[in-house]
Amino acid sequence: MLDAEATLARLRPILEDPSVAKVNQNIKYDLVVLRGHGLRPRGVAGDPMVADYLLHAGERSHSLEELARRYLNHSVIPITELIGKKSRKTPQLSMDQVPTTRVAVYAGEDADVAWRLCELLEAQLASAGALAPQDLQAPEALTQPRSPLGQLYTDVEVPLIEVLAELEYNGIRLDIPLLRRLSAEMGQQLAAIEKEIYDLAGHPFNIGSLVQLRQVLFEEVKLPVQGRTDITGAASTDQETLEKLAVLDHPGAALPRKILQHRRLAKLKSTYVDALPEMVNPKTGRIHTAFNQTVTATGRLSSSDPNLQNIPVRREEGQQIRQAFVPAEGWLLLTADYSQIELRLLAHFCGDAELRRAFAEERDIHAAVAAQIFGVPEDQVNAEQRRMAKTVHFGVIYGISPGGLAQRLQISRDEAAKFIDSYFARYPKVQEYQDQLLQNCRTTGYVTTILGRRRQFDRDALRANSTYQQRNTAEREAINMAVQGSAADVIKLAMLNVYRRLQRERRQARLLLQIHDELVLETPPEELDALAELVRQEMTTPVQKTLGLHVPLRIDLAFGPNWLDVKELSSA
DNA sequence: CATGTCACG
DNA sequence: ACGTACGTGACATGA
Repeated sequence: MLDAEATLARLRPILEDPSVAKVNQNIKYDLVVLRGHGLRPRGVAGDPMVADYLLHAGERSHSLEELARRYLNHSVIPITELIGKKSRKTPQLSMDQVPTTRVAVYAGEDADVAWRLCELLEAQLASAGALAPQDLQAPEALTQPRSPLGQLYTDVEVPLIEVLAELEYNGIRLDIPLLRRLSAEMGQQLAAIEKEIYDLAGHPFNIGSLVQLRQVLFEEVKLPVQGRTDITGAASTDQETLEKLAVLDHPGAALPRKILQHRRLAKLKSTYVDALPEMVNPKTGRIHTAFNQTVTATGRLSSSDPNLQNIPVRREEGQQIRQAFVPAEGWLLLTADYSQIELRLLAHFCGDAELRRAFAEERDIHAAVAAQIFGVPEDQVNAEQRRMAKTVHFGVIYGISPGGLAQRLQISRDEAAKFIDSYFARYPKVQEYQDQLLQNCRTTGYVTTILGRRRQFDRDALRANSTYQQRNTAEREAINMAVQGSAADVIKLAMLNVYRRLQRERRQARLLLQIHDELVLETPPEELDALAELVRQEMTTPVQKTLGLHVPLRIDLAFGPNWLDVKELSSA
């Protein structure tokens, strides 16, 4: 085995020299590992995994094995050949347990394949899409990819790798004693609810077993089946179903209510309260998620191991979990989230004057739209009307259907259809924009975001020769891609801006999390005001300018001693 | 490993 | 006549 210290000492001058360009498959991983050994590599110049993601997001795997097979017609040495397969008998080895001579062969191939793939895929990015004439004349066009996708790669995704590595390395601190107390408390509550459920059912059973639960609810207690599951067609027992059962005039209607409570609590306990403390890194005392850059079809990031993008917030029971996310000792958390980012992008894209004005004047957009579609003055919109307008908006962003809206609003299909009609009648530009987008997609086969990110569609699925359902699904995906993907572009630019300013100003503050339209940072209290101003600035004006947005961007800033108890700082 | 469910934006 | 909104990841169960 190589001596770690001597090896790192030899590599350091190369790795930390920004003029020596580095590429590798999933290079973010290398950055995080090396950072853990006190190295901060510079000069990250490419990653074939990221390049292939921009070319084929959501279509296929971007693993080295797949890329090598597909583009180089080469089978790479399987990692299992060195470290073995996962089995009960022989545990998988770690790389340092493998003889250096064998590792060298594997590593050499790994580096060679990654390098060749990077050249190949970057060339594809550079030639993807039409090149504007001025780009062809630019001298750097010969060496630098200047197509929209090439620019997205060079200017956004590649620089972002370092930022994501930083977030992963930083991690976030967790209040473990709080979670332990919560776990005990929830355990007791669960035991109590369990007992009530067994009494109501007449016997004990495994509440987490869907088979047993169906047996109890629909065969023993004889509650009416409300719906069936997608794949196997078994009687559904999901939240919506249980809520319907709970309000029935039936002797067994008390049971679903209790099941619902039990489910909710059991979910929180197993997924968060008990799981998170186990994932705290003993060396750092913090929890280090992975921010995946090449997973989603739309350009969003995802978070895993653990997922920190789905920490509870909506219900009261879940909020205590947020409280356990805390800053470094003596520091504060700062959160910054975009207000209505997807709707603002919709307004930008469709160019509707009314929508754009509502945002420009910082009006309550849901109330403004409710006023329009219900034909009442904006200050006389009631809570119900506003709620409906909000739901319609979600529908517009997701690709609305009368059936879907009807279900969400608990109204009839016809009524839902009328709402949609009156929305599009008031905002004809939205409909024109969506129709145009679909027409483009049918012609080109893809939808692009504001930064030129693409999602490919099956052209046949969007045409008449597909089933009704295939077509509708594809149309909704296409419509949603433009806004969801562009919102992902926006926050990626914002992350780069914030990260660079933090470095330039040598701030102690650290970026910790990204949750699609929100950034979470930690800072010493004395830097809070300066940080808030920095973040507000970097997330709004320059991003708006870069993208040429016709609507203003707005963020809400808040700070506090944990992720739940944050109080509003200012907004702009 | 598939299924159903549910946490988030 | 359409089982009915977009995008994720993790858990428990039961093969």
